[in-house]
Amino acid sequence: MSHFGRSGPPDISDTYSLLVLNITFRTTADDLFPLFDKYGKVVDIFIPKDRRTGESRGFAFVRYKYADEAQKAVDRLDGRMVDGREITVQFAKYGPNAERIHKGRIIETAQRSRNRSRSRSPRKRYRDDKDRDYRKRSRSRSYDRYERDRHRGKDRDYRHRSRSRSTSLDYKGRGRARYDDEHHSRSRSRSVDSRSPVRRSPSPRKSPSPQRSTSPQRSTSPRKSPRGESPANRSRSRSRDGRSPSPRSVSPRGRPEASRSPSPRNSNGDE
DNA sequence: GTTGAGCGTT
Repeated sequence: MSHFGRSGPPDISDTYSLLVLNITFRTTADDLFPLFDKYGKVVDIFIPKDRRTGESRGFAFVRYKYADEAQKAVDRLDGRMVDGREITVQFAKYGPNAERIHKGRIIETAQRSRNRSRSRSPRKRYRDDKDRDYRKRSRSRSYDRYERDRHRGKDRDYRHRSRSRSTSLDYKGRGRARYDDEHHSRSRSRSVDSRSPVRRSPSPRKSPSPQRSTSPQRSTSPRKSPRGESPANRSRSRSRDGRSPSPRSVSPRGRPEASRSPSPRNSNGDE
């Protein structure tokens, strides 16, 4: 068994997960296996990798078969130099299912009156207090990056779909653009500068006036009758909906989600 | 090709 995590999680019911941090981005499970296996029976080693690039995130999970061995590994490997970097080995706090882990072992429901004296030595108990602070201090950078990236991807889509979007979103972009603009055209805003150092224009482009009724061209819009006069169309529609040709009265509660766009903004010819 | 504070997959 050289390659771990090839067939997913084997069985974490009787295994103790250790979290290995501070490992190099090039360290692989194969590199950690011999190190950890030396101190105990390693059941599985898993190194989270980036979905996009597939590179390791810089930490790994080592599952031991016995807690004592895991403890020993933590004590022995914690602070060890691996690949030129000092790795940090500690018991995993959270499980794959976001479950709490106690001393590396996932807390089971059968934790009621189990032999609590089974605890060996609360040597690493001093870490718990600090752990709280750690978690509170700041989330994980990796996580943020992950989410940010995902958002960014979506952003791109949104941008492609419609240039002008919500204000908050624009705000971010505007901030930078403004900065650049200022640098680029400083003299231009000279008069403005004199009046207001740094503030939004005195004339907010807020025109919520429902003027869209001025162009009734919408009614002449050549919209195809959703009725589906042609059999083919109807068949397709039915297939899509799957059950109700008239989605209007399909939901009793009728959540007005269909018209989830109370602010159609303006269809100005921006571009 | 990069970084670095942290918790996971078929």
